[in-house]
Amino acid sequence: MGQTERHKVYRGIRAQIIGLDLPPGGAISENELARTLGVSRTPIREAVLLLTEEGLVEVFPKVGTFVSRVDPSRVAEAQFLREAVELASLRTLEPPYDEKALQMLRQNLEEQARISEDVRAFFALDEEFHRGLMALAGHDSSWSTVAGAKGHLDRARMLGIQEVPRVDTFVDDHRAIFRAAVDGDLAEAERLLASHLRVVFDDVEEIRSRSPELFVGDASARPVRRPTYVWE
Amino acid sequence: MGQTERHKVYRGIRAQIIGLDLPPGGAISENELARTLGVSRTPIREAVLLLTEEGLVEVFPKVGTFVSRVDPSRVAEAQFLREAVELASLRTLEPPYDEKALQMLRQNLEEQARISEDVRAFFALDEEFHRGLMALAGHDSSWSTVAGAKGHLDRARMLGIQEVPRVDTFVDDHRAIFRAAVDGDLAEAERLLASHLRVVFDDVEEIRSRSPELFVGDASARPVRRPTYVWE
DNA sequence: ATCCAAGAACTTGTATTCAAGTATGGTGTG
DNA sequence: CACACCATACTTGAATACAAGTTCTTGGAT
Repeated sequence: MGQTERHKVYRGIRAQIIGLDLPPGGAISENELARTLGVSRTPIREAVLLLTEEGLVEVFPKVGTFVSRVDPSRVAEAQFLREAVELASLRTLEPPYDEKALQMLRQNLEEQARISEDVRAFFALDEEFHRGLMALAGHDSSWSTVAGAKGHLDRARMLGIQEVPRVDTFVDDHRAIFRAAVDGDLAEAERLLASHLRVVFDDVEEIRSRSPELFVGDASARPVRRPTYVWE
Repeated sequence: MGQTERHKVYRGIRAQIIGLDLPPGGAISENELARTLGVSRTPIREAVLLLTEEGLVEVFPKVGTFVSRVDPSRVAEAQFLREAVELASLRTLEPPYDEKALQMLRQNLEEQARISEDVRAFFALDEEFHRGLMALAGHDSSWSTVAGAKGHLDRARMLGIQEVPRVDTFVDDHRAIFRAAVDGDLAEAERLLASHLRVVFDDVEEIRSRSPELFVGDASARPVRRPTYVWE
């Protein structure tokens, strides 16, 4: 498709940051990225600008650009935000539901069960499930806004799920939420979704104690200027 | 302060779009902006990129950049979003409140009453009031996210408030909400805030019927390539 | 007068160059 | 050996140059 260079670069870098391939605190060189990707600095800079706006990178003029460390307060805010929006969306649900959206959710749930051992793939499905749930209420554009604001939360989740694989629990949660929603029991669905969303958040502090160098407020100074990171 | 050119340009253009000085549907020329502002295209482009992400401008490669028309569905989504987040924030309120935040809100309310005839100034105060309310609950970073997603809603409000000056009503609403919150009657505060937020939204359809050319879905084609717009 | 065609004048996307400041590494000196 | 200092290689921000495509305009023919 006729994607612009900027967009491709943006998607690529963002995926690497969320997926922790680019470690929090690590340096990013616009020049090196440009060389590696075979494009000029212009689209790189524009992509970095967007990531800055999302809070995923920090730019220090004349010094360097760094992947932002995971900020617990940002994680908490993203948690508050997604909870507020997803629960509010759930409350606006009313049948009849769009059949295409339902079908998408059913298929998503099946795939979740099937590939529950591949954490990375599960994450993508999880993301799509929650988007689908909001789409069911016609609010998937609000999901986009939330999704763009929860990068720090996503990284915390990625850390958590790698250490304590709760994938099976998540799949069960998703199934229960979906069932309650289609059954029209919105109060139950809301209760289930709320507790589901809290599980991740409760793990963050524990993770932080295990890997303090990935979080802000750590005592160690700025990291190596040019960390080894792999493209593609 | 050592603001970057990009940031100044961004603020300037955004204010003009929200304030309707740059009319919805109107064209923007990067080159002309660069000439007018005395900077190169680079910071202009970066500012435009951010505005694109907010949905306030649309870029058609090799054709032109246009201020996006007001999109009723975006207005509705922003309404849903702000309502979900602001009400959820209100529910998390619990004393004791931060004295500085309280002081800010009190002073803001005084100023609102004082300059209620200047619509533009009132808008800024209104914005700060809602931010302050969320700051009272420690959620003002979530407000930033919402604020960045509600440009279309803001323009609709700007249209509405110009035609039907409800400023006095708004000031009364704000005062009542604040009082209920500090009195600890959160249920009442939530009820008041919910109905307050709905007032604007209910006006949108009426405004649309009066000025269809400012909204998407209007029959008229693309507007003049170079509309007269004033900078500063 | 009307219509068509060709070129001029725009548009944005990307690449390149210039500017200004910071961190580093090596060297000389005490 | 320790420390100060300077050249150098990097960093991002902004300006400029080039590429490719669209739209408007103008001149000419019918």
